[in-house]
Amino acid sequence: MSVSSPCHVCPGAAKDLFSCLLAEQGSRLDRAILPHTYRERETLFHEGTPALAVYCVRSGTVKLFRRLPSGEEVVVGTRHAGDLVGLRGVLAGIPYANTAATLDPATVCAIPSTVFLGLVRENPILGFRLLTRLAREFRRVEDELVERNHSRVGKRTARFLAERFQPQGSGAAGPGRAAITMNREEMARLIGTTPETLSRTLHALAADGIVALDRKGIRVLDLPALLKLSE
Amino acid sequence: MSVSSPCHVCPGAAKDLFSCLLAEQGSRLDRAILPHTYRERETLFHEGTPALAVYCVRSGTVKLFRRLPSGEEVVVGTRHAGDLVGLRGVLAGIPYANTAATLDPATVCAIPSTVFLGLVRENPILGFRLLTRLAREFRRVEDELVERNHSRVGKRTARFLAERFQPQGSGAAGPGRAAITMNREEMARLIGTTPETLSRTLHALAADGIVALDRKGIRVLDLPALLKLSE
DNA sequence: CGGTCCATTGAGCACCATCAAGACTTGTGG
DNA sequence: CCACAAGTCTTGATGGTGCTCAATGGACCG
Repeated sequence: MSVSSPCHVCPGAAKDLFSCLLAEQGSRLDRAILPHTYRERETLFHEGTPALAVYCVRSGTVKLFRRLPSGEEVVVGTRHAGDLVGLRGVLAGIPYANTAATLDPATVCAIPSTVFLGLVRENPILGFRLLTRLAREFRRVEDELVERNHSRVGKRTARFLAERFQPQGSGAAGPGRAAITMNREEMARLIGTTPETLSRTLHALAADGIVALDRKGIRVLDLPALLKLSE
Repeated sequence: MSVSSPCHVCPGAAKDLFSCLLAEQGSRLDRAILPHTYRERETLFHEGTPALAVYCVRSGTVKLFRRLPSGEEVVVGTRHAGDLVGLRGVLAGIPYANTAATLDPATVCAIPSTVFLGLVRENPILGFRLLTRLAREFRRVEDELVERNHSRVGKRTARFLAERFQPQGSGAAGPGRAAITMNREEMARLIGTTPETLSRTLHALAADGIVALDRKGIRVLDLPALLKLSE
């Protein structure tokens, strides 16, 4: 009846999530998972396939997207350390709606759906925490829906950049911040536009002295201006 | 320890949802709720206000939307008999993200968040069912996100019309189906466009003999064609 | 018969995707 | 170390979609 700490090496939110498991449950979880480190651009699962596991991100970034009949890739969101991926499909008992792929090298634990669902059924606190998580994530996607429909590309781009320069410790957050190194196409898809339009948008920002584009990536020079554009 | 059937007059999914409550829990729920019938275009709650209740739709249609700083109204979805409204805010303990308003006369029960959360914490089965529900709804909103971004207005309009003519019993579903009576502006917002563009789109459909526009509303003449446009 | 509300229709335009060409970068092999 | 090739980024030109603004046309109502 004591409370164990499974997934104890997992950083961030996942630790909070599973801290409610009983010792036996925790060790069952630990026995069932196998952390795996993916390289950049590897696929965790494909849309339309049965939801056999919930993936718990330990480090790195996972991109969720769909492939349209036209072949176009639509990015729905990204997940980071402490986030769960594939939760919805497993809970609802339906195939994954999205394809999940790493954006950078990432370490991820796969939790088999049978084990996961068993724990959820047994442990009401876990269930409640998942409800809260799902609710928050839901909210984020809904925000994204409104955003994509009613913000111009310039605004979304500014927001995208600002998001990546804000979270760092405020002390060192000088203008010389290290930068986005992904290529234009990837970045464009995350924002929901095309490489060409993104290029123009970035160069417009550069012309205003808000960002600097050197060949190693993008540096933000004027964060306040960027935030202003994000409003 | 016997299983009661609270909210027993409630049609559809809500009945399934609460059928897992114990007798005491069911009567606690019954004592806490007060069904109320709203007129058309009444507001249940406003975005940004604390989430004090979950609303259970007994009949009618509830529209969820946000008001942008520009004053523009963005519709995020609609909810019908058996659906819950405001669930996310209550579960996550955050203010409502949307405003909820009736589209037509609707009967809705307000479940105080304290009572609702108490039941969820006590009853794991209820919690699990909510997880499933939330997961499914989440999925729908994500579909909508992709849809809004990558379908033309014509397609979305066709889908909107088709949805309202399909669900009826297949037997009587002849071409003479009764019609949409809401005004253009409301309809345009539900589809995510403007009244002008919607008017043009509808008249294009009428020119192709797919719908008929008389002043009492819209009738679908060629459902197969409409479904084809929805793909 | 005016007045009001809504639907319709027209004209113009903003935004952004697309297509296409050129510049630059990087990698490879001689 | 250079030359060439492939990939990426940039820049230009063009067009489509749908929003905005504005005017017109009915329908309904007093």
